[in-house]
Amino acid sequence: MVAKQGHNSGAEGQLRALVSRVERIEEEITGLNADKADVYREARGMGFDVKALRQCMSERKQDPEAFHERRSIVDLYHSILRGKSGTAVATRVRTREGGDT
Amino acid sequence: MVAKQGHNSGAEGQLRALVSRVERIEEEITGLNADKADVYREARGMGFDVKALRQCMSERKQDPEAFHERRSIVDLYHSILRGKSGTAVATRVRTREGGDT
Amino acid sequence: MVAKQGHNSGAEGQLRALVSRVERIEEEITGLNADKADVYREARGMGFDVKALRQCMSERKQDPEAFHERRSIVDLYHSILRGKSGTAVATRVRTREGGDT
Amino acid sequence: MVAKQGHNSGAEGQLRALVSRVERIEEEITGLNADKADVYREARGMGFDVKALRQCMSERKQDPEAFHERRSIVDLYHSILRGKSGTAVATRVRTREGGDT
DNA sequence: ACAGAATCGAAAGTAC
DNA sequence: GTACTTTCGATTCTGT
Repeated sequence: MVAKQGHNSGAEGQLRALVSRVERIEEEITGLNADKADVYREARGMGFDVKALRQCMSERKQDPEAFHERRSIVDLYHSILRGKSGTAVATRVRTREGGDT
Repeated sequence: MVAKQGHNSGAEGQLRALVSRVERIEEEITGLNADKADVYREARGMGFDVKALRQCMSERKQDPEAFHERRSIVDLYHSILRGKSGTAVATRVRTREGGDT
Repeated sequence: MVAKQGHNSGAEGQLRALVSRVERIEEEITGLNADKADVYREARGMGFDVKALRQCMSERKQDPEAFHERRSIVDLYHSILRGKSGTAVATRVRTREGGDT
Repeated sequence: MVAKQGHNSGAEGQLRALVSRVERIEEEITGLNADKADVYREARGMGFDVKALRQCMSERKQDPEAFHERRSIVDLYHSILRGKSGTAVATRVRTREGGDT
């Protein structure tokens, strides 16, 4: 127990400080999100496909190796579900190796 | 080992079955969400405050005891942040009991 | 004014009915989500790559044409950002057709 | 080279600029979120109830008037659903004034 | 270290 | 068409 009854104002000051810090941070984040929205709005105004742009950027965040690995598995699943499963393709339906990262 | 080259079709069938099940489930969920939206639309049409209603229902999901406990802590924090902290109130600023779950 | 003072109990009954209906629906949804989680758990247990599976299923929800369209734009953006933009590729950087959807 | 078919090499530069700006913004946001998480971690370390704290802060974002209005309606709904509706309470079950937003 | 929970960001649908 | 609300997926953190 940090403070006796009637005198843990220290905790109150801490609470206020904590809240101030978080609110400050959240304001900044809000502003940045607004900036981001502006950029996307500009992009749309320039004729870019914003949704594709987002997808592109999210793919850029993954390292390329993992991305291609994932992509090939997804395509394999697609081919199976389309009923096109050949024998070659079938050899690695099961990932069996740590699977997802 | 059931499958080697050219014969783990079992895995393929399993994949298809899995996907079917999930897609079926998601269809049902979609339908139920539509139903829910309908009910809220009705509620609004009857003059209810839908936002308050949602909040009310979400509070009902918490067990009442935990809800009141949480509520009193939240109100305590409010009073401190408003600068109204009396000494009485201050006695339990710190939760000190495992805190949140 | 829908109801006289002290006599809009009808509204109360309506409120209860509305809440019951929504809660019923939400229970069902919760159950179905649990089922879905179970299926994915099974899938993982069978050695499938759940993340790839999710991606595959979400792609299946889009119609194939739009999907390939989107995919090609994304790839175009990738190629530009990698600095590989040739003139051929550059010809359709801008979507310029009201975009999709 | 600058101008040929389509002459939209400019579009490529624009795309890169757009992407840079967004990626820069997202880095900053990521950093700020990390800061926020740190603050909450501190708060927890000091014995505060982080979940209550979050709720408190989210309530602070609403203007107090609207908050109390909302709160009273929510409580009214609670009382009705608990079956405690007296006639006094019942007088304003229906909001009837555009209500939310 | 893995399963689970919770929080956060993105996307879709809807209301105005 | 814009803005908002809700829903979904993904990531992160905690507990075992």
